[in-house]
Amino acid sequence: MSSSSPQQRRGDTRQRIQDVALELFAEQGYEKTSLREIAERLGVTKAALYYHFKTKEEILISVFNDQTRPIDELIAWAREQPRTLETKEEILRRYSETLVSGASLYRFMQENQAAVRELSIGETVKNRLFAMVELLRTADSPLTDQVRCVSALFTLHAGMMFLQHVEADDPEQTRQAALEVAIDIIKQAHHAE
Amino acid sequence: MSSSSPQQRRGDTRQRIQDVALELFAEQGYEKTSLREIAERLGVTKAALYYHFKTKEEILISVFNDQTRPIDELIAWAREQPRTLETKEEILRRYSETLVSGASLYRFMQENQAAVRELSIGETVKNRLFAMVELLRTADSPLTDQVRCVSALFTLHAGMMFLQHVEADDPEQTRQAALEVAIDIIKQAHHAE
Amino acid sequence: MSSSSPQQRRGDTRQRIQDVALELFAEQGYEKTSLREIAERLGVTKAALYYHFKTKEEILISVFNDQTRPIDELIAWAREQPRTLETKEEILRRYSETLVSGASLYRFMQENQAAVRELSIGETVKNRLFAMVELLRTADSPLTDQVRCVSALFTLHAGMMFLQHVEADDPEQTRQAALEVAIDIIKQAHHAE
Amino acid sequence: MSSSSPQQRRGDTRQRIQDVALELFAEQGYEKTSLREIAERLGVTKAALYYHFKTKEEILISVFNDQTRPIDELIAWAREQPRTLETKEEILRRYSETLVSGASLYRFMQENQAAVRELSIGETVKNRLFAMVELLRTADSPLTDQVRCVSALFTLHAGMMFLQHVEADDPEQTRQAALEVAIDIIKQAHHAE
DNA sequence: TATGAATGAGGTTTCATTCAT
DNA sequence: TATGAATGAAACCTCATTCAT
Repeated sequence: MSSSSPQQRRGDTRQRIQDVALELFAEQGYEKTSLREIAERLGVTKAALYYHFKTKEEILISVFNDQTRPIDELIAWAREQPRTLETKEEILRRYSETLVSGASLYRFMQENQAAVRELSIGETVKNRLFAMVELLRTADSPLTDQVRCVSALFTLHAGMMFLQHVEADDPEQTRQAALEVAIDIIKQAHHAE
Repeated sequence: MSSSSPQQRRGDTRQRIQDVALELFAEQGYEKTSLREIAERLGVTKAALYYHFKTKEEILISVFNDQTRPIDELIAWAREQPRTLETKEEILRRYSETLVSGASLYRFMQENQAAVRELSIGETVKNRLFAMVELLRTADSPLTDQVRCVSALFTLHAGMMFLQHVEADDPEQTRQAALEVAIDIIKQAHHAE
Repeated sequence: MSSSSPQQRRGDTRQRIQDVALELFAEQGYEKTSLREIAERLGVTKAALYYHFKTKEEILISVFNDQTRPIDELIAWAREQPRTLETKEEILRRYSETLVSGASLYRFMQENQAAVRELSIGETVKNRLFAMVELLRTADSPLTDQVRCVSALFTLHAGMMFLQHVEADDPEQTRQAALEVAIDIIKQAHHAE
Repeated sequence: MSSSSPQQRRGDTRQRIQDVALELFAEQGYEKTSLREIAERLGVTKAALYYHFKTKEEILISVFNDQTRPIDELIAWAREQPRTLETKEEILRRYSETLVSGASLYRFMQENQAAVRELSIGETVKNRLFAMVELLRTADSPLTDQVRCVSALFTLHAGMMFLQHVEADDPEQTRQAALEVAIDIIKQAHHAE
């Protein structure tokens, strides 16, 4: 009743560009998606995109910044917690939830690492990954335990991908299973100390 | 010792194209790598590439087919073994070795999933992944155990990526650690039965 | 009087592309004419052509559609007339006039049948020719009379070609002569009934 | 039993190139047919074509020269005959037969006038057409009669094209009908004198 | 009598971007 | 807040042709 009439859409064009762009980026990849396509699917001109964003890259950057804020907040929060096992479990739990709410973007980043790496956000992505690892691992722990931390994170991501391709059953159930396994893995790392 | 003079190079151009192409694909991504670049780095004309390969995609396909043969052999072998825990461990061990020998290609596929998905090899990649999962998981096992199988595989891949980005220490050591963790994870899945 | 200064040309680029394209297509053939040539003769970039038309073929299609409308109208008109000799004569008369006003295009189609056949307009061209024949011939008439109908049409076309190559005298006079002969031929077909 | 084994084919490669080339030229047009296609259909290399012919154009020229000799002979013969109506009828008769035996080539020339015009044979083709017209028309005859001569020739050609597209009935029957009509037309021109 | 390998020129098409309106 | 028109660069690919073997 309120969202799709042309008049009501006034002012939310910027948002709609972001939505459609992410949709296409995730569907076809960043390089394969042209501004023409985005504009066409929106029913506007390419030039209109340039009114709202300075470059193609900036569209992605803006989506990225909007949608990854929760991760930054998670990292900030985690840095103030004690490094207990409970904290680590909570980190994984929150991260898992975040992955769901920004599923398209994370799927996009997973599948377009090469493209993202060349972009200005590449560095940020890498830093954030390292920050996450840093929060999960215990300094001076053996190499296998460090691997376990990364493994736990990747397990959550892997859960999402199974969700994409298998698409059987309840996605939420898959996520819970992945979370359970990830916590299990990190427990191993913690016990070892 | 004698390989780079123009005369000596006769006859191995096809191979050299494959090498340089993979190098660049892995470095910059598939879409971002142009045939001009490949040709220039080789010191030949674009047209020369087209003498040896019908399309850009075919270059990738040929590299892919050459380098993933070990995986096919591994799968074939595994299908004839009993589904014991020992077999599964051996699968992971061999898979881990394969990942090392074809490191560039696997890194490429990891980072260019979006591009690969659209290509004709996309289907093959997906099938192979499912085949691997099928060999590791036990039918009718609980969802968490199925996730563990995928997790074990991704752990090996994650090991490689750490190898890329951290690039500290001995890569071989990192691989061993990842393998150890992966085997550990799969053991959990097996015990549960 | 005022038409060729760059400022004044605004807005008629599409038309100018069509004009120049037809000019070159007729001069050199469809395949031999490159978009570079068209663009150069117009003083714009190749990309500008693609702003106005999706493909090279579409340029031809648009010219074709614009210039053959009279033929469609002629066919539509003829279908509502009684099949008398007078009607047939009138058809030839009008067709002859049409050939003159769209001379470049018809010359082009005559000389580039092979190219046109492969294009999407090929079918349309064929259908139109058959429709014309259908309007001129009498059902169940002997084979020779059917040939005469085609012959009459081709005579008009032949008139145009003589006009091109001989280009002596008054073209209009040649056209009149061709028309006279064509009508004569069709009369033979009609008398025979 | 004798023609297709690789051994027997020795020595007739040149001829086979001509055959396949004409086949493809007629099918797809001169410009659209590449030497690669010709070579592939023959099962030889492009370079092999260059052993037998200096250029692509020369392949066409050689086919043209071989197959249009009858026309030259016809013209030579006709020039020594008296300019009676009987002679003209005989010319048309012989021309009609020639069109059949060289059908592919004449179809090709009809459909590729634009391409042929740019080639070195273009001039020859035009000269031969004018020579034919010269033999049929009577000097100082009225314009309509001159048109009739061209019309008669085009009628024979038109007969061939109907043969292509309608492809119903007996082609030979169509040819006879076209010949009959053509003779009829030329008779008109003659009577008028 | 052919082939394998390569080239240089050029083809059509697409892209991100700009700017006057 | 957008559009219409255009550009420059570059993409993938094909072609006729050459030449050493």
